[in-house]
Amino acid sequence: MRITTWNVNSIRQRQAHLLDFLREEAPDVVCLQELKTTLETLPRAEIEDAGYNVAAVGQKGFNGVALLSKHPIEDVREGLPGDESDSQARYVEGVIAADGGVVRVASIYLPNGNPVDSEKYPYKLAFMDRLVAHARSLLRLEETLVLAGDYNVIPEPRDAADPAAWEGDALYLPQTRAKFRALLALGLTDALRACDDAAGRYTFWDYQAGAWQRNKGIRIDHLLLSPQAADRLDGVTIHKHERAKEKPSDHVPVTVRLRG
DNA sequence: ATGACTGGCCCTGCCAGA
Repeated sequence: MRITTWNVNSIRQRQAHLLDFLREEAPDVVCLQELKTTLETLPRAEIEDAGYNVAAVGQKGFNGVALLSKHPIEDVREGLPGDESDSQARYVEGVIAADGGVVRVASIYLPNGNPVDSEKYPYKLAFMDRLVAHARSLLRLEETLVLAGDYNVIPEPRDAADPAAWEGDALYLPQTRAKFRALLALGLTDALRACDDAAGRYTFWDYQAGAWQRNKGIRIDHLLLSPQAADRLDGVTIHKHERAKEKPSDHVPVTVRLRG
């Protein structure tokens, strides 16, 4: 089975690219981030016509996450536990019974956190703490689990074309990277790194400063696997060509393939 | 060398993103 994560940077602006992707790649599950809309204006009928069920959390203008699945989505959780006052649409999780067995999948839009001297950085760190706690409880279920999304974390120097340029940035601060390592220390596997040690495996190129043309990218979109999912890991694809299209998202889709 | 974009919204400059 194949599971894709993609920050689309407005699902309405990216509707044609998304539908093309669903038709051409036809993954079992797609985790979307940055819908930038409420559910009223989500192109739900078009997605359903492409053969996908939808579970989504919307927000006017910002954030927004979705799970698209060829198979029914059950046990949907909207929002990350641990802070009832957090109304930002950044987390949706569901259980999907596919041909190859049952898998629990989350679509995560982790806060950016810049500027770091504002309230936004503590919010990012608190969100990461809540994600660690929730992942810990999910891992106790011993399920095939995929925590996919835009983590807004550059894990290591090899994950940036110009690491020095990111020093002091919320995506790359030592505290940010340490909390990402805390996720891995729970027993989660970074799917791309389990398959490929190379530098230069980017998933995001800024719209500004010719970042795409100069390949000044970063790797911030990740698929973290439970041990039961990692046992079935069969490969990861970064759909880099999406960034070369007209009116692209600044992020490209990343797909993990699990055996069975 | 420097600066460079895109999207949504209070519809028009401003906030947010990374």
